[in-house]
Amino acid sequence: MLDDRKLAVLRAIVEDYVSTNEPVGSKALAERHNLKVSPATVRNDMAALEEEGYITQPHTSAGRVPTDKGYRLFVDRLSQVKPLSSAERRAIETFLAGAVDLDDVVTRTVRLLAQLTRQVAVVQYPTLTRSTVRHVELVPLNDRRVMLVLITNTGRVEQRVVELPEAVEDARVAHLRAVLNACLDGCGLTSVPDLVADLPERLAPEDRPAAVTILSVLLETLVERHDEKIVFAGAANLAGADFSVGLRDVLEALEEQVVLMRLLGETSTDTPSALTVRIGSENPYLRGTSVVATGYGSGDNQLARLGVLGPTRMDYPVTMGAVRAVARYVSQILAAS
Amino acid sequence: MLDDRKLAVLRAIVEDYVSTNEPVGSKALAERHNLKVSPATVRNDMAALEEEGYITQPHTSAGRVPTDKGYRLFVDRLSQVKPLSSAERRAIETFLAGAVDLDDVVTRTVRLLAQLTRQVAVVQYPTLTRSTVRHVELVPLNDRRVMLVLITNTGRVEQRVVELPEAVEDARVAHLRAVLNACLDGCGLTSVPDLVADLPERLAPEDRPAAVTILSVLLETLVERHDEKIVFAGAANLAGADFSVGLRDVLEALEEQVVLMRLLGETSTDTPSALTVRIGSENPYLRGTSVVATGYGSGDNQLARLGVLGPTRMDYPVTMGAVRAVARYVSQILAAS
DNA sequence: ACTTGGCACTCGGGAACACAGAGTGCTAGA
DNA sequence: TCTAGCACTCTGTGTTCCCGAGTGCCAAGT
Repeated sequence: MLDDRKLAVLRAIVEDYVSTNEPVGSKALAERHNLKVSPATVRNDMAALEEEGYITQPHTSAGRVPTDKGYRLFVDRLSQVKPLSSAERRAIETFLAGAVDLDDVVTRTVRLLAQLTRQVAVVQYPTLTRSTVRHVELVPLNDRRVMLVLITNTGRVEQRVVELPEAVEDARVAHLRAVLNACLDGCGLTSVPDLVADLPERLAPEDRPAAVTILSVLLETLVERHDEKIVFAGAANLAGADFSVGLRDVLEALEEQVVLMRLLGETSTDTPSALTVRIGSENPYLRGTSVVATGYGSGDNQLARLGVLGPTRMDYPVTMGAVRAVARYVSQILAAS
Repeated sequence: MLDDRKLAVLRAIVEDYVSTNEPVGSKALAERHNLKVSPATVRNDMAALEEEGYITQPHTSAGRVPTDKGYRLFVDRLSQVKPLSSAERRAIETFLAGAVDLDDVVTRTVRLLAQLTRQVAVVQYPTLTRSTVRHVELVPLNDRRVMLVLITNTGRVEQRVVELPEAVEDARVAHLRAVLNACLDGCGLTSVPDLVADLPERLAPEDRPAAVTILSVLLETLVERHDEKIVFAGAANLAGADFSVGLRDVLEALEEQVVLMRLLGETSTDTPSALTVRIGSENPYLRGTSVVATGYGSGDNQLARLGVLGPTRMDYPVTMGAVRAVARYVSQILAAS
């Protein structure tokens, strides 16, 4: 049904439309890409492609524009991820290398990705799931209040103020801290609930109320912050682009963690570093936009996702190349720290 | 030069223009606000106001629109800050009360303010300047690397990974930690540099290289993070509004910490809780936008600034009321924690 | 001295219209 | 199966025209 030439025509249409933002006609197509056939022949092929739903025409007498299905075929079979220039690679490396802590790594990454792709970049903070407890700190603020600080081996720090049910002396707080650390140090975060389950019973009765309160906050922290936090950058790049959905909707989605989470999607468990591309209406949460995302993290320790969001009419090969490259570099940085 | 009626006309023009977004003519004006004078009289007043530069007309035959100078007069002399409804107050209180830590307070505040004003809200993190050291923690990551965690009485936590010049045993790290805490606990952050200046000399020679490295990172953290971090929310509210400056420029400014910092402006030292209003061209960094901001923080402890950014054509009384109310509530929350 | 009604003037924006140009589909011929 | 030619259909643009809102000014009224 679709011979090689028809595919070549589709590819040419996508490329031209992406670069010019104007419906592409048979004549211009036959000229610019040396297809060695006449415009009339191209027209026939276009008619066939339209019949199959890969392209469409905005009005009766205009050129053709790819449909979501057309972009899909283009991404799957007609294009290959474009690697970055060596200058870009170096820029990435030096830019990311200057990061001082996890926050900084994430901030730099999201900005870098936005600048590189000229789209909106979205980065999820590395999940706690696979990380392990490095240290638990309890700092007395006053006799009814302590600050709980949880430090993980990925460099992440979570803090919470805990209101105690009764006054507790500093010495007993220190004792609790020692017990907690003895119990949890080096353990995976996912196993924390099991490990602390019977902890109160092993304590002196007078320590139990405080311990229970603190532990419940600790568990809450683990659950609530669990792969919740997502940041974005490059909203300014939305100014030029036109989405079929309103600009307002896109901006609203960007500020909703939950929506962003869904946009980035799930990491496929078997091939975590594979690029996910969702095109236009394939994307159930924000039609009219495309998302290119991938998992990142060190080694077999898949931690989180990052990607970019842009209009359906985007340069997929370049965007995919940038996303893949950034994901690799940031994984590398994380592994080293 | 400007009698009471002319001022009333100016006020009416501002109010009408803000609510309708259309140049307001003499006839509609005389009708809607019962000025008890004829349109012709109003026209004369308008001519005078235009002469003085308070209003202008987009085209020869259109109504009048306030100039920046007109808005300025309106804000300074013709309007009064509109208090929030009691329902809004309750909403603020309950929304802010649920915050679990400083991060959460700031995030909730900025979202609340955006929603309340339907503008872009901007909140600066409370400065470290006036806070005191609650605890310093050193966590060995491996023998050449420790994590430095600084906890302040405002609930803020700063962390940094420190690369040591030589391998250091855990016991010596613990010793350093004890020394640091003994030296710094409860001290104001601004006095930290003085307090640690001669610290290395008081240590055993073999501890000095590590101590120097750690201290330099500590000082760096204090300087760099010093009132740097600013967050915003409500970018979606930009979608409808029209600025004389491009939407792109506004979005770019929002992602530039430095620009945001300047937009929020300085807190006047004598009356820190005063509302700052910068209108249109008064604002040197982003013409065509207005900023309503104020300082916030507990008691005499002025900590940081918050505010909103919107088009020059905004409802100043309402916006100012919301900014003032939110600043008060968040100050209250911070004082209590 | 201010206010008011009347009046001529200006200009923006919408409707109606024509037109050129790009692009298409179809058909007949190579 | 490809190509050339041709008639057709649109959109976008430029032009013209006209309506109406709004103004400024002047002369009369209070």
